[in-house]
Amino acid sequence: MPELPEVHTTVVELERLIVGKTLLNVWSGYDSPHYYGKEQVKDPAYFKKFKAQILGSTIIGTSRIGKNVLIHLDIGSTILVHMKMTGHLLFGNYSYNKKEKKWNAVGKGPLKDDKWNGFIRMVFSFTDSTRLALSDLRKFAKVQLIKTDELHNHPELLDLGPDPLSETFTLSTFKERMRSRASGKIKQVLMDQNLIAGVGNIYSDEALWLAEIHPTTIVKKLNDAQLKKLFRAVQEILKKGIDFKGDSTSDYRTPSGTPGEFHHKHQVYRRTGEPCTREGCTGTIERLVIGGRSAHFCNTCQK
DNA sequence: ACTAGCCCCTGGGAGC
DNA sequence: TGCTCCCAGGGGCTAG
Repeated sequence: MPELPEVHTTVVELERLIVGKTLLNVWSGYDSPHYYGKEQVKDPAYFKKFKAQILGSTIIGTSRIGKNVLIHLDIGSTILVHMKMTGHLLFGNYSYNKKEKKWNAVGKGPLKDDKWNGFIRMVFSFTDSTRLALSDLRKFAKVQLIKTDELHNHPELLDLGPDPLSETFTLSTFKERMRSRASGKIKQVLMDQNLIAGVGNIYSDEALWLAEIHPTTIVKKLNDAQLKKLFRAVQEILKKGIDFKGDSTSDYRTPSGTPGEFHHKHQVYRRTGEPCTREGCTGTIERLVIGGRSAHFCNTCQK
């Protein structure tokens, strides 16, 4: 599932692939009758306006805020894509098969006959015949158009916490943010996007293992040394995620269609029942549900 | 102001 | 083989 490293990898690749391209058309296959909030392309009336506004515009850059992908246009507007659980952006030469009502990639490469082509929900077509597709099996993704100069006041982005990999993100900021939810369980607090933006289920499990902290530990019981260790663990694990181009446990692919490799590096996530890999530790990885989400941890070295 | 729990969605896997 | 049930989960929303 796309967390900070997956979104980062996507944005870095998109910058190289789509900047300078002009939008010729946009297609939406979202047909969900239910969605939260009207202001997104799943609403047919919104999509109609969205399409009218962006056609003919040129992409001038891409960036990221938390887990949100931002595609900036030369008309002073930005396309915001939150990929949620199963969304991922793919770039290639796609063509629509009217008979099968499905998109597929033309030519050789990892996108040809890709399993995820069957779940393409949106396609942005450029004037040079290349396309950017949004594959989204569970249809949780959210796409909106926002005035670029109003980005930081946009409700989706306004309350987001600082980016854990930004230069201005310091240990004191981290401690302050964590302790603002002193009575919360650290696992949940770490994943609260309004405190820090970008950490999700996989990377929080891995960071807590690295810092040797049990996921249900109440924040106020963590001392300065533990929070310092966790701060470093969060940054280290996110950087490692980026180095391996993300985690493809679930549906995530890079825009060129290749999977990330971080899921081969898991110490705890989805390793329930397996032995802990920490040197000298004889513990076993256990799974626990915390706030409706699964947490994986070593029953011995994480305290 | 908080938080627990439901909901959106669909494929994959387990159990019968 | 085929049916049913459960699970994965980000985050918005509501009820308490």
